Amino acid sequence: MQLDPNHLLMLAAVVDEGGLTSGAHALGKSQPSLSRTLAALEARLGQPLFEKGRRPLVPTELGAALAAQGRIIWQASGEASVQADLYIGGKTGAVRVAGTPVFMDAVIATMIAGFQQAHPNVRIDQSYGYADTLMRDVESGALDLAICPLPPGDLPEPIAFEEILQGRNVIACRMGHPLARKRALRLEDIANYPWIAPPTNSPLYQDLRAILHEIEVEDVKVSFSGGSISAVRTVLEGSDSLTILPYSVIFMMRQQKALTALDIRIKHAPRNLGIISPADRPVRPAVRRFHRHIASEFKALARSISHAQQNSVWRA
Amino acid sequence: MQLDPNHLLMLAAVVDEGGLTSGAHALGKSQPSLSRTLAALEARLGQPLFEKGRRPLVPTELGAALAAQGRIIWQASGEASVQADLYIGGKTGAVRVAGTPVFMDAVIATMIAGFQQAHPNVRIDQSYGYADTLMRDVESGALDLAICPLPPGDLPEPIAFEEILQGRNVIACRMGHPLARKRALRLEDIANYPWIAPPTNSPLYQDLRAILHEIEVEDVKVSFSGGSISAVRTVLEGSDSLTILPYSVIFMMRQQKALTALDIRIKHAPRNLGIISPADRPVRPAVRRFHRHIASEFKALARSISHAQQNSVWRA
DNA sequence: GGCGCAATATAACTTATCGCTATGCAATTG
DNA sequence: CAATTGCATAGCGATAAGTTATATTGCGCC
Repeated sequence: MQLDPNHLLMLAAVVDEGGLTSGAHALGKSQPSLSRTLAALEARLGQPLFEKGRRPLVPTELGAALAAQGRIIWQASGEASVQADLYIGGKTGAVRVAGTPVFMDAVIATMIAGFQQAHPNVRIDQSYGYADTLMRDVESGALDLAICPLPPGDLPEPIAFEEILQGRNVIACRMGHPLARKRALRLEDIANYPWIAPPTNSPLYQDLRAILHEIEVEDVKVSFSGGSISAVRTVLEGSDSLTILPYSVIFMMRQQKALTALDIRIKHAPRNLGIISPADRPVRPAVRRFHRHIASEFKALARSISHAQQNSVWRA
Repeated sequence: MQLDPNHLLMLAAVVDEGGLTSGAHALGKSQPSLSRTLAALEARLGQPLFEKGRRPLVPTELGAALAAQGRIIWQASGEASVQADLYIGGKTGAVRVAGTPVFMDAVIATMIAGFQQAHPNVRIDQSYGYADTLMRDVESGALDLAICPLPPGDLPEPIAFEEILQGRNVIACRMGHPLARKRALRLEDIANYPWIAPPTNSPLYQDLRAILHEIEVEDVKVSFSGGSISAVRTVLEGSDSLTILPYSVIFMMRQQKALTALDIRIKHAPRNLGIISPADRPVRPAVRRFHRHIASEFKALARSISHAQQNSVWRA
């Protein structure tokens, strides 16, 4: 005997609410609707679901047994509603995000932490990559979002790029570094210190090569390479090494007063940090919510940076 | 967001079967039906349930989450079907049956055992009573069936009485009882032995009084009273006591060769054992099935008794 | 790259069922 | 016994779910 889940659900509502009228109210339907549906169900079964001629409606054995299943259906249906609402509201689901290692670790991770605080049921699947692979993965749908620096006006078809922070790389060193005190630094000064090389496929590495090319130094002392931002930072702090880092990374670490940037503007290809997202694909709510979170956090960061710069100008 | 359990069930079928076509087949519907319903569901949710443009249909996060609930609904629905079929087939449910103590314990209990063997999921709620309360309870719906002896033609309105065995009471004693060997017994002979009195409200007690009245013995030695059939049997076996019992009870115990009946026909009000059931009320399948079982067992018993009697005549 | 197969989406239509309001009737309560 | 409450029934309109026929699309194979 094939039974409609909806009928079982109605039965459960009537049994649990103790009457057709209240059951109908609980389901947001009219009483005659339930009455007829249950009557039809009884006819199909050939057996009464309720004891006949009793006013506080009491289910028969069969009625009780089927109501038990209806209750399960009711619950599952409600759970599905909750799940759907959470998902649509971006309160649940997964976000696959990737970015350049240094940014992800030094900047985005903090923002992810804040997001997780507010939305613990959204799963963040993070990975690392550089512009080309990131764009490919976003395009193929393997990634929802990517965060990386891109030169302006370099946008393949189905990709959206939301610029979020001016890209400015600086030369980083420890707080008490000899060069940190000097004013009027010249590029030649920096050739005397050991360098920490960024990953060879990173934009930072290209910028480093550009600097060295500018000061016509071909072979520089590379004291360390291949480390993550965490390792780089540790080495920087414990030595007089120099390296090239996005200014925002230095800025994010300003609380710890461990690293600083040399007061020298280095030239590099214009590249702005931004969020890569698919332009055509419909985005999942959790992704949209995460996207907005990152964007707003970056806006705050940008404000914070420009504020700090004004202060430093003011001081000087 | 309110979701139709049926839609969730369809989703689950499609996800689990791995496609619309096979899912439709599993549900006994057509493929376009599923396609349109799921499309409508996606429209309602504003989110895709399946990854777009992939042929081995793969659910999205949301699709998978909702399918999980749909799976629960599917299961519950199937379970309800099974329950309904079992109930309608009389394979499950409860039967409330009562009868006179002696019959219930000595005759019906054996039949119940056989029924339980075949239908372990039918619950038998047994109780004891005499004709008047039994009929009242059957009439009120507190009992489904009652088994007791009734005088012919004594049927209140909404009661059906199916005669099942000729009522014949006999004087019972242990197998080696002095009177058991004697031929041509006279009623006077029995006055010398102690008697076990049946419950005072039982028909047996009335029959005992009738016998004593016939042989004009007013005060008989009552050695034991108030016991169940089990106790009565034990006392009978261990003494020369006599008592009055339905012949069928003696017959049921014939295998144990412990009790026998005196070869003397005693007069008593004509009473036939039968099954009392409500005539107007629709009976539950399990009750109908139990009723049939008891009726057929009694038919077999009646055949067995008449066969045994023929044999004993033949021997004599 | 193009062709063919298989599976899904769409269209057009029919029907059943579900929802409503209005009202009759039965059971419980004072 | 009357009044109230709650269930059953009737009639009707709309939605949605089912059907078949057909267009489209994704995928594997040559």
